[in-house]
Amino acid sequence: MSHHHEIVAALQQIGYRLTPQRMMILDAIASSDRHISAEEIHDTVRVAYPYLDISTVYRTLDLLKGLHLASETDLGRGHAQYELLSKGLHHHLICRECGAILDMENPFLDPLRQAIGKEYDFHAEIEHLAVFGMCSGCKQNPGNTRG
Amino acid sequence: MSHHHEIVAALQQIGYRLTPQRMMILDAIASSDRHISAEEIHDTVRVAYPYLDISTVYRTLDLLKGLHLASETDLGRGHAQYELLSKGLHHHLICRECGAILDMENPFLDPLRQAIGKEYDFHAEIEHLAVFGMCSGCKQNPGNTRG
DNA sequence: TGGTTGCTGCAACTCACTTGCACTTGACAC
DNA sequence: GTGTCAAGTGCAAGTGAGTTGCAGCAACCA
Repeated sequence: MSHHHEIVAALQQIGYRLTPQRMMILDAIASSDRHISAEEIHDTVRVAYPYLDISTVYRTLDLLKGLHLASETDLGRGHAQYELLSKGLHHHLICRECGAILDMENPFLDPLRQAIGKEYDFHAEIEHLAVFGMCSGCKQNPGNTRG
Repeated sequence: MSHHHEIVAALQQIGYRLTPQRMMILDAIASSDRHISAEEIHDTVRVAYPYLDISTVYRTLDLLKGLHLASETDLGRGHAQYELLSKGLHHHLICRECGAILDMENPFLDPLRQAIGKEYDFHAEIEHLAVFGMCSGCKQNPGNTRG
């Protein structure tokens, strides 16, 4: 909680305005323990403030992305998911079978980054990787599909 | 060339029909030396056969995906790109600066696959990975943006 | 307290992709 | 060859995430 007040301060310092809408959107992202979609942010905030437009959500998300304060990932559900980067850079292992999402720590990808740099002379910016596959539970007893 | 006639034969064996549309779509994908979008396939085939509908393209692509004969990747251009898997499994390094796309060989990811298996007990199915970043040329003289 | 400019809500739009439906046609039987 | 019929196609309308033009509003500064 209140992790995002630093973000709010940061925003203000760079000359962006601090509107109630933006604070509510930040609250919504911060309070979701994992990823959250634009639509979910919209729904969440509208409980308290029904006038919030979805376009404001997208515009705020663009702003946060541009400032590298939030990340956008396609977790294969037809829409992007967002989360605050203050939670620490990490990546995801997504089970195709049961939909479970495991966190993969960022340094875990360092060997790959280095190898790509060495072999292809390419600076890999892997900010938010989603790797699909099968989790340990589903490897043992497949078939408990969820969606 | 005519790599894809095997695919055509395979399709037929599993009981799918061999329509001119499907052959033209396969030709279009096969003749593109790299990735191709649904819209590009549509345009290409329509030169010879103007009645082809975009929905037929998508339906054929779904079929090929389902049979693991073609792969779909989001290369960050707002639409999916396709290619035949007969060309050999590989991955992509995409330069954010100039848009260049480098191929990364599949075995290159084996250490990561193994590490994920060991650390997270997760079977990673990395079929077609797109890694964004900056190529060697743009690292040296940035600014030659393309789109 | 007033000005200006960034931000918002609204509504209409875009664009990739999907779907319902009637018509067509490839594949197979005879 | 001819008939049969489900798979496949074209068309047109729809879906849904995300975008945009614009008029009015309000956060911040002086």
